[in-house]
Amino acid sequence: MKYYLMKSEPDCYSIDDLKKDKTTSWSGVRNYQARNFMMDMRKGDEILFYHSNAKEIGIAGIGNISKEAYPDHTAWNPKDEHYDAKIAHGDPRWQMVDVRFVKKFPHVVTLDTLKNTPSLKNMITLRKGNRLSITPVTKKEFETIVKLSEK
DNA sequence: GCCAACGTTGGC
DNA sequence: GCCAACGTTGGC
Repeated sequence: MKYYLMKSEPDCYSIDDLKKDKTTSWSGVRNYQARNFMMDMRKGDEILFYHSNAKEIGIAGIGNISKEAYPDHTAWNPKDEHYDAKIAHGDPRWQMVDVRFVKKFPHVVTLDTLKNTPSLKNMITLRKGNRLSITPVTKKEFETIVKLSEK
């Protein structure tokens, strides 16, 4: 079992949307590093759902991987916001996974809290200038954040 | 809305 | 292969 953090702008897609939908396909990732992490994901791996560019920035809940990486067809659709004109139709360069809702935290574990928790200081997403939308987290980091959400 | 930090692109 | 220019991300 592995653990990841996935960022989403709640104006675009929030933990409440995931709760309502039950599962969603994580399409639109156009960054090679983030894609590679998705390709490492296995069914059942757990993810921290992070709200970026939000009124309340931080981790809003938990999901898990319900379907492993498969081609992101939105890259081939000229009408899609994440259309990639540089690849051929059918090119499986960009991939997505399906994420299932697990729980919404009773309160957001804010970025401020994350920064002020010494055992989380190595989290990739907290490093200066990091913009990766998908990053691995350790089991310990995952469990620490779950505990913070219960406080 | 600003801007620092980063990834990508393309000319050479 | 270098690197300047550009576009994007995301916190503030």
